[in-house]
Amino acid sequence: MESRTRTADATPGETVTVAGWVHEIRDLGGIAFVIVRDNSGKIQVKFEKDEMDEDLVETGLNVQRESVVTVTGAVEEEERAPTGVEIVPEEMEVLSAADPELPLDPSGKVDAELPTRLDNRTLDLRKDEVKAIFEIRAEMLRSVREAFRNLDCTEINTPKIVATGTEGGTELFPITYFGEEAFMNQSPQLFKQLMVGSGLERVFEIGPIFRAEEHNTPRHLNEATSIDFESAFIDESGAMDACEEIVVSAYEGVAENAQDALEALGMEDEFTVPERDFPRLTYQEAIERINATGELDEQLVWGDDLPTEGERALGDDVGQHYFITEWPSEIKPFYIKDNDDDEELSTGFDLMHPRLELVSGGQREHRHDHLIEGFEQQGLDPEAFEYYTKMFRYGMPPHAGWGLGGERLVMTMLGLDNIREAVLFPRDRQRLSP
RNA sequence: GCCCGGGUGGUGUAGUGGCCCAUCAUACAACCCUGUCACGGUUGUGACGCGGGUUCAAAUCCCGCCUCGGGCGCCA
Repeated sequence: MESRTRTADATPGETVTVAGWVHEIRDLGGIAFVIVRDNSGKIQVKFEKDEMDEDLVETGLNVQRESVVTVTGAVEEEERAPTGVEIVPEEMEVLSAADPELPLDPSGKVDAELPTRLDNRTLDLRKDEVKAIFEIRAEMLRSVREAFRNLDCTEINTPKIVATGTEGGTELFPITYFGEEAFMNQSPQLFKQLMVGSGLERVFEIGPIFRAEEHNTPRHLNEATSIDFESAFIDESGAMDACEEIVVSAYEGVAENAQDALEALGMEDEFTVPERDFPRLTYQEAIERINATGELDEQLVWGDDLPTEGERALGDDVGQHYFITEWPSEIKPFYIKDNDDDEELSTGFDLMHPRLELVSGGQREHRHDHLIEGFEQQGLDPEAFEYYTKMFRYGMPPHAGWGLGGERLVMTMLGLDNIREAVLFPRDRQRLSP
């Protein structure tokens, strides 16, 4: 098995051993074909019943689909074979027989619904178009890491078991930590801020976040992957520049290095890298444009959060990625700094894909006294966050950053209808296993 | 959290009170077929989420439960 040849590498003239899954069996009578699939592709194995060893034919044609087998034989050029080559077997071994009743059909002749697919994710991922999503996700992560390094960021890892939430209370998963109350981390927000006050100055983290919201939508997860950025000595405008750079790099990486996966999804032609210089609309402009579309029954007024329907109307209107800036301070969290000239306005921004919010960020409040005030205004007890606020007394530089939803990036990039498609084993309101 | 809509063989479906011993595809089993590439053909196997109710008669109507999906809110 160590010396197995990947099916894609089988060259006519060689004798090879391939290993993989039985994708399909086609018995035409005197001749039969077994298609073996591995990660690299598929190859046809030919069985000519009258001319071959009986035991070999018996093994080859009685195997169940999706069983794991090895086949040893000569590779021959054959234009009638699907890939132009086929194997004439000398030996075949069944390493792991599959049950004949499969919970879904990996060859894709019959569709399965998403819950069925997620319950049987291992089999689901044997389909090229499903596997391709995760190849693209991996390439997205790789190119994002590389882009962060090019921006002089240091990759960090912060705790996922924490004593307090980012914004206080209710939407956290409580756990018991040696008899003490603790929570699963909702965001690395406070920790990454502490790091810009450290000697690292500019950091990024790619890691899980946990939210106990009982939402049931195609765009929310209870465990998601957050791509976070935070840097000292930049303002919200600099943070938006970095955000644009990372998002564009993610697309560029996929376009350059994941062509096969895009083809498996039938997207090789339509996949395009977003144009740089994403428009930056102020919140005020955003609500005016939404109101002007006439899509909403009620006009939005200053201070309203943008309803989903409004986001979509604006997304259709703008037609590309765009930022919304200068949100009202009152609907942004305490760690977002207010605008110096108008404290009704915040430095918070969101990056929107036409159909979905991708990023939330802003310049942070780095002044200790303002920070404590902010806690109090939001009804939070600064004492509970002392580990955080304390460090603002020992030299905290002005800083800004953002968090990007990793699954949402994959989802919007590939036009997936459901965010669960972008996670191997999604955690949602109804699903804790597998 | 609020509001909708579903659950029929292994998978995906048709079927709004008897006419349909539940349709079709795929899978599985058996047989036929020497070049398939969604191979083809014949025959067969296999299901109405659970519990209760209405009715001469329930997959179909009503109630409860379980379970799944969607919309909104909130967010990434």
